[in-house]
Amino acid sequence: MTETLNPDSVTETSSESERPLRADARRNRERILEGARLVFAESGNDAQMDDVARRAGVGVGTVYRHFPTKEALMVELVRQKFRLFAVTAREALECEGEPFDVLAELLRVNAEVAARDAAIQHVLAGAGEHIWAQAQREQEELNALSGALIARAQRAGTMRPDVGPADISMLMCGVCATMAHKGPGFDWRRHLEHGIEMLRAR
Amino acid sequence: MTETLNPDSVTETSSESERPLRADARRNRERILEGARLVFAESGNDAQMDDVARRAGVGVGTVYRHFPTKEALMVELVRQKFRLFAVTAREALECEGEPFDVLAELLRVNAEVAARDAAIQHVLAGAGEHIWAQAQREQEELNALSGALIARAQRAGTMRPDVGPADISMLMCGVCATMAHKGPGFDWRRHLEHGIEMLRAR
Amino acid sequence: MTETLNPDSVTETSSESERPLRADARRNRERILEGARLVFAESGNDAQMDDVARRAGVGVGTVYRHFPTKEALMVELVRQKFRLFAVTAREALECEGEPFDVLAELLRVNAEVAARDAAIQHVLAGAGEHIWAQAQREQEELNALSGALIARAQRAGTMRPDVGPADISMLMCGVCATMAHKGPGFDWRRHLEHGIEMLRAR
Amino acid sequence: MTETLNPDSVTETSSESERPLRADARRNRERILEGARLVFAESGNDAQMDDVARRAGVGVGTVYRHFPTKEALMVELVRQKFRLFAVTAREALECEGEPFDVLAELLRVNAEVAARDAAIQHVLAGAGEHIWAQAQREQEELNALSGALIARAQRAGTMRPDVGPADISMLMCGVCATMAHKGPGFDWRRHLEHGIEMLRAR
DNA sequence: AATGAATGAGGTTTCATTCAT
DNA sequence: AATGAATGAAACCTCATTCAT
Repeated sequence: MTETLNPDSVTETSSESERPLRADARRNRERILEGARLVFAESGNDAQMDDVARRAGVGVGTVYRHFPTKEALMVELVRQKFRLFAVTAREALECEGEPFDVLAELLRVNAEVAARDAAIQHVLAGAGEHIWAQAQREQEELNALSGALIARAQRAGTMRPDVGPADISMLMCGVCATMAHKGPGFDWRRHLEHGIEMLRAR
Repeated sequence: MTETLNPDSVTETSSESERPLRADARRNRERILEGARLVFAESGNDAQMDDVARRAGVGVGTVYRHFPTKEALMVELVRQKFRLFAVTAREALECEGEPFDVLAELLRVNAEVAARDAAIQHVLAGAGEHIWAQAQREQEELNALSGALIARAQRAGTMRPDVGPADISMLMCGVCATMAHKGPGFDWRRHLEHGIEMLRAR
Repeated sequence: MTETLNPDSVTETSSESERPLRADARRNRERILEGARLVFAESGNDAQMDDVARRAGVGVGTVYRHFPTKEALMVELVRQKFRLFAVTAREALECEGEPFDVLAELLRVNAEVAARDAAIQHVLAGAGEHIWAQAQREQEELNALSGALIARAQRAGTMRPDVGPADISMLMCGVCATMAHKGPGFDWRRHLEHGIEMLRAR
Repeated sequence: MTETLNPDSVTETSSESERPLRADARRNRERILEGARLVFAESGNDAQMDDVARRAGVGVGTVYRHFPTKEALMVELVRQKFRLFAVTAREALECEGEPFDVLAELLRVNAEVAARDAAIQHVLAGAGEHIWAQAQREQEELNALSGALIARAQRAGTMRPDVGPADISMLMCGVCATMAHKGPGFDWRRHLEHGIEMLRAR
């Protein structure tokens, strides 16, 4: 299943687009987001707007033309990530494998994505509640998909009947938190597997 | 058991201090740590040294006399928290209840402590690796106690035989991460209970 | 000869600059250096970056955009002064007068320049070795010119054969030191003349 | 002659003593001055009052009891140095050697003293005019002695007839300025010898 | 529309001096 | 009289944001 999921293909800019940006403006927006992705993934919240601009190959002014605020830029980044998770989830919904295994694999894939992005880790791991709160719509959508996957697995009897989408979210938050630590014995993949087992019906 | 554990009584300031501080200096040190606790608990890493000073009712200079750096202050805060966890763990080791239950209760108590302190949440949830790394000794001590509690429960056959101290640490990190989120359905206590169940032998 | 030397005309900003600054940026750079010149000339090393900014009519940030550090700014100031000295020296090399007299006049002119700048006095007079060390290239260039002038005068038989560029530098350092003092009888021009006589062949 | 001069023996505290200090207070004053001597000699004006106190083995408060200000302390240090120079000069006046040589040797000895003391270098080299100005009386005394030595040498015909005490002071200032520099070819002893030659009658 | 120079509030830290013990 | 802890006014520097070109 993994190979059917292409985590980096989803940009899906401005679903609520006010007006169709000019071609070059649209291209710039993409470059900014791409630069921001790289910079924030490296440095998390400490990333600087100037670095984003440099990485995007534009001036800071241009960044601010597209995103009024550093926070707004981060929010968009997080939203995109959630949308990406949603895409993966949607693909999972269409998988015909054993429902629980499909869900488990989905979590693994999405965790790998998060593991490469310090920004999402920070947000999921609790810093930046502010940001998190502004991606509500995307979270809800993801939760809906999550709920569908859960329900299916529960119907199949392979998933504990008392878990819900929030449990998945909390699990992923927890896994993201362990990603940042280099301590001895720390291994977020192991942590994730334990979490997955916890979801399984006994 | 819970009531035997008094999580807020352990300050244990500078056990390795060079010489006994003057009475008033010691009192100030406590006030600074108390102020820092409050301010950092509120604002996490964004807390400002001036605020710490104001909250403690002293001048900034005094804060810097006691802690050479903002980071040093946070480190001390985190160390204290770990020491506090250790104290609770030591008490747990002396409890005669069912070993697994004792450990589970310990986790609950310590989580409650963390729930009241944004600073420790931030550090445990992954921001501030730097800080985390400087509390190594305290972590090791805590891990040792953790290991003893685990071993006892495993001998009793009520705990999964393949878990180790790092699993506990990761669990707590994860729980701390969920504490920061107010999202619907988010409930770190529930998350913790799931984690605890995961540790139990089946 | 004196009148052919125009000591204040040489700014020669950043000959090794990467790319040509925008017109306004270049103007600001000049204003900052001008402000710095004034402020440092007044207060020496105690001058404050905020004052430099105010004097230049720009924000501190702008000062820091052009010079990453207070020290870097001072270094540039000193370098410019050395470059200015070098320009004067180069002009002197082209003078056809009696070689020793030409050199002597050069020293007088350069000393007059230094007399109007407390910053260069401080550096030459020994404070700010750090700064001094970072203007090595400029010093070497100046020394080379110095050496040429000395050699010419020595060939003419009007200069002591055992003096070298370092003796000139030391003399100028000494003269700068006397500039700062207002004591009775203190007269750096007299001091300089004595130094010049010392260089003359008998 | 050199060996008859013991540069470090002169403390001569508070010639204008208001009241006779208690024995222990007097001892403390000495210790403070001794500490200050060391610390300022090492770090010049950057030395910190806390360091002075630590070096003296007393609390900062005690330092401030004896000297109301950091500047006052430096002034006293400079005064002492001038008094020391004066003592050496007085001894020189009693030397029966060739008057010019005696004076020359005096300058060498005093320069060696200055070479070991960054504080006096700073003051003589032009930083700290403020300090310098407050040691007027001591300077005048030194100048008087200087004048006597000069007059004697001039009568002997071995010293230029047009030099005065200020020329000596300026020379010493200049030599102090060169002491701070480590540049290639810089050698304050050579500079001093040139200065001495300049004073000699031809 | 894009650029990047300019801005300046704000953050951490230092250190001469004061004052309670 | 001595101590050294406390003070807090600066100082330097950063970086999100604005604005002239």
